[in-house]
Amino acid sequence: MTIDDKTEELLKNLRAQGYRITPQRETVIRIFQEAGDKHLSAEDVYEILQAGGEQVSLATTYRTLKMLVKMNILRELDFAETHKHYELVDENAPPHHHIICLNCNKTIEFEDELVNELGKRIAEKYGVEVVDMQFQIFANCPNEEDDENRKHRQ
Amino acid sequence: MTIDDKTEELLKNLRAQGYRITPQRETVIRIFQEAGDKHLSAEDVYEILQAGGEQVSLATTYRTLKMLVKMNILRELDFAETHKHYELVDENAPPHHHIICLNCNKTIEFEDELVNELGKRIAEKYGVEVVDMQFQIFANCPNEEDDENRKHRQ
DNA sequence: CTTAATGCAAAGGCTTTGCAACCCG
DNA sequence: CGGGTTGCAAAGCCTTTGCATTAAG
Repeated sequence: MTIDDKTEELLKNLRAQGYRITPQRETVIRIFQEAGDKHLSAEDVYEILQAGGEQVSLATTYRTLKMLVKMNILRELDFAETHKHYELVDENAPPHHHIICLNCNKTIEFEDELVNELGKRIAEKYGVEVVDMQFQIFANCPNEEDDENRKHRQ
Repeated sequence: MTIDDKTEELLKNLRAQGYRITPQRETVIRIFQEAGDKHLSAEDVYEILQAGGEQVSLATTYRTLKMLVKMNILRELDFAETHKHYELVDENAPPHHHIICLNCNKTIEFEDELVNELGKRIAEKYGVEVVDMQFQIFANCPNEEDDENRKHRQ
């Protein structure tokens, strides 16, 4: 399916749930489509909007992100930083997980069927219904130490 | 080892690293010792302090928490809420993980050797050195739905 | 038309910080 | 004593919200 098809589909979905389709919403969704598997913060999205000369306010950016999360189009990620990140939900894809480097703040995304399997089994054991799962490995990668970003250890 | 012994040990550690031991710091550390395996937010700690008639300002509470995290005495937890939680680090204990209920906001803590093993293996595969890991399962528990707290779905 | 959505600026929640007073070692 | 530590209040950062205006359906 092309990006355009996907965007079309998501927009239809919005309409079906009683939301209005505005150019602002179209633009934000498109940004995530084009971002591939990158995670963007609200500020990231806003900067991309501005760089592209789009007319979307910060407030609307936040409101749109929140709505898209509620609709299960975006998923909210939490990396122990001061702000959240967002990425497109892919219903067909299994949950994926992250290695977060405490030196350089880069994240490595990975999938692992065993982790997912284990998560399901654990949830079952505790009698809860899984909505999402995230395995976060905080680590130091072998990259050069980046003084600028040593915020986790100072 | 008793709680008093542990506190004593941690305080010695502080001193050894050039930090001063103040009544405020003693009190905060003690609160975590007595909290067992509960995770407290900065606000939680501050409330406990006030309830106990202790003289510790909010600013000092935050500063102390930050220092204790830097010293690896506390560990910072992130549950996709608006604020962080803290708990005592236990060097000898394996990392533990959390099920977070999206209905009632309760967390279930669990340990799982397989998860830890898997995490180590994954880190190895990516050539990074593990500092910490957290497996978070977001789920709905079978408790009654609590309207007051349905903040993740409104 | 009707009502949701937007933009703006102000407010909010949580956390950090500047500075003078304080007190640990 | 000297410099780390505290308390207070102000500032900061990210996010949300009230309200008048605009625009989707």
